[in-house]
Amino acid sequence: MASTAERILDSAQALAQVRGYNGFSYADISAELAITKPSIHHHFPSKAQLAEALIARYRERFAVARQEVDDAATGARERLAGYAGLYAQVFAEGGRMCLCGVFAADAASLPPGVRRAVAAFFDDQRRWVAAAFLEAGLPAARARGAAQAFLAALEGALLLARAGAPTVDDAAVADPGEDVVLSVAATMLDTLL
Amino acid sequence: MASTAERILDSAQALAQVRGYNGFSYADISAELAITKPSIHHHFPSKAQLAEALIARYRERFAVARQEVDDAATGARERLAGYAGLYAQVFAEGGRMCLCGVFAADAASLPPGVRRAVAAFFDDQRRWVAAAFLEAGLPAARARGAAQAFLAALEGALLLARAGAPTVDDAAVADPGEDVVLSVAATMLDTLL
DNA sequence: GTCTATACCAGGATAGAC
DNA sequence: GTCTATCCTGGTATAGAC
Repeated sequence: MASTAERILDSAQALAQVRGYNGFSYADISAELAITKPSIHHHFPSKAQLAEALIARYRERFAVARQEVDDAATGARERLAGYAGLYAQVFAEGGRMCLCGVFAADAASLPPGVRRAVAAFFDDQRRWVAAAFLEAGLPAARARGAAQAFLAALEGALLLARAGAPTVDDAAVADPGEDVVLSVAATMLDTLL
Repeated sequence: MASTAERILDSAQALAQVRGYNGFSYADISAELAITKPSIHHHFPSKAQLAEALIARYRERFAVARQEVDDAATGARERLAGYAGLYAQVFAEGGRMCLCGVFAADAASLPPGVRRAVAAFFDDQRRWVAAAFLEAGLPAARARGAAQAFLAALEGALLLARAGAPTVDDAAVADPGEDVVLSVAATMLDTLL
């Protein structure tokens, strides 16, 4: 059974990933968990602190998932394909966007600490992806460029998948969002490597 | 001299592109233009209608700029490079994100009409970019995939540029955001074509 | 077309009892 | 650690005068 703090983080993350930083509130979490707003404030005194905790956990979990990809993969290409799969999984879970991707979109309205945490997350990702391209045999300068483009394409693919996601009006149409992410990733790897 | 409605749109667009849909209000626009909130409601009765007008104008202007790129370019590669330049220009103007890109991030908190307008914008872009890749000699299926990846990379590059933008703390550091967009675009064109 | 005044609700946060 | 009650602010929107 998850602790209250963890259940709050779970709810807040799901909300943030589909509605953005300014699109969710303590009241939303309160309604989802059948807990009052002051109880949430007890665990996370301010929304900024909640968001920072959200990013810290997200970043750690992402690092763990990356490591699992590393352990399972035999070569650099497989590592990168597995990494892209993590993004596809994010979308598959309720049409979510990368937590730091949504936050980056609202950057100018973020508390400073949250913005810094977002920047740190992307630095972390850039480093990992660049190392993978380096392992794949690309020269250092090109590996950095490829990493930037690969990351941008994955974040952008999530954005496009979101934009094209079915509305209530045409819910009958199959959601192609996950395919968008995977096909963009495949295109990137086919051309970059 | 621009009409009041246009000045409202200018202000709202600038705010939306850096703060997101839920990050700006009639009060913000009111403060910027020295006009009262009810006056804004007179021109745009609801925020949803304001946002739809914003997207309609943005989409038209983007189409005009694309056409100018078309007229100036001699080949498909130049067309696509010029198109990418439009995205770099967006960021250059105050570290803005693509209007529809920010809106897509907050998709689940958008009024239905706004969400549809965002989706239509991206369909429009996808068509134009795919046509350019087709002109460049790519087979139809690959042109669609390349267009999707190219668009995703451009939107994602804006997102990453935003995330890495200097905060108040390190404003002395030169802002590399525009370079991010242009270098990602160059990487994409070098590899896709 | 712009204003003053105002209604109404929601968001973030606190005090203090249990 | 959770609750009730409450505060203040700001966001969206309307009525009605000028």
